[in-house]
Amino acid sequence: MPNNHFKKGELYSFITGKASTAIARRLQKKFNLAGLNITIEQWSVLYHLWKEDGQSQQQLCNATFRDKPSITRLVDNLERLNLVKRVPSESDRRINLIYLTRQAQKLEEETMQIADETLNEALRSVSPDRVDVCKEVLQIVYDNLK
Amino acid sequence: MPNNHFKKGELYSFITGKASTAIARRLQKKFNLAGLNITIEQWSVLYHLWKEDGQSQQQLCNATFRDKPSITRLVDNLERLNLVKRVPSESDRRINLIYLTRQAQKLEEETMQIADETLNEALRSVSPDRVDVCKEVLQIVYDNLK
DNA sequence: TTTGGATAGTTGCACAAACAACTGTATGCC
DNA sequence: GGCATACAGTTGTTTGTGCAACTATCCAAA
Repeated sequence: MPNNHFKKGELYSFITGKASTAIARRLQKKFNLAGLNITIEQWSVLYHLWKEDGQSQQQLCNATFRDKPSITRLVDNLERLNLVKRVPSESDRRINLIYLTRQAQKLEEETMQIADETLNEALRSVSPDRVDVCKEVLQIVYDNLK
Repeated sequence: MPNNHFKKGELYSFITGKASTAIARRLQKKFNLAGLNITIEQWSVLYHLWKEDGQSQQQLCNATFRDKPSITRLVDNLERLNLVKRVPSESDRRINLIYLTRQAQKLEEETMQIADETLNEALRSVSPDRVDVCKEVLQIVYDNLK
């Protein structure tokens, strides 16, 4: 097992996630400019519902790496914006299934395109294989700690 | 200039910063276990003051990549915890210089060791050169967007 | 069949972040 | 000197996060 002892000075950026903060800010700005009245966090919930509609809040917790109260409130706000709807599960009355509204379905294409564009700006002048290494390392970090 | 068009499915982790979230949570947990009553965000301010004491709030904004209101409130909370002290600048009365208290100076060694330990756990089984690539890519992303 | 433990979701609290609007101070230009 | 402008910091509002405590429901074992 290699020695990964961290040199001082490299600590900070990794822990604070400056890069992902910068990406999220840029994306939020682009949403605002496009007149899209949603937050990045709300978008991240929609993102998983676009992949699979009708997930339970608990499933959304796992998918988005958030705790239950966070999802409760994000779903509250998304429901207030008429983007999702809580539907009680027939088979298990503890569970809410979260469904996209027509209005939210219409947001998918535009927001995904903006997200794509944002990542292209972020990764400008980085070679694809270096992006791959970065992605793999971050995945391992996540797996090591989750 | 290479085409960095992002494949779908890679989007999510980059934007949400799951890895840095995981690191921050683990670090916070370790602080709590050690009986250290500070947040990661507060620690990140102290981190820069340990490097250079007596910075203005604006300098801390730049160093920590936060806006002015965020720093105002972090300094508020750090001052309430008796970890820093606002000292009006003699030469420019708009400026507060932020100084560490004796108590905060004592936290440096212990918290840096915990942070080191956390990063070693995070990067377990990642070779140093892959860590370097990852770090460089994240730096470029930050520079591209900041 | 009851009961105890697990699971799904909600609520309260403290802390943090982003934005806009504001106060007070400095500075450069006429 | 006086004024416009820029800069440092604060405050209010909305949103999100993490933890702990709570309710309701499910399920399995005695």
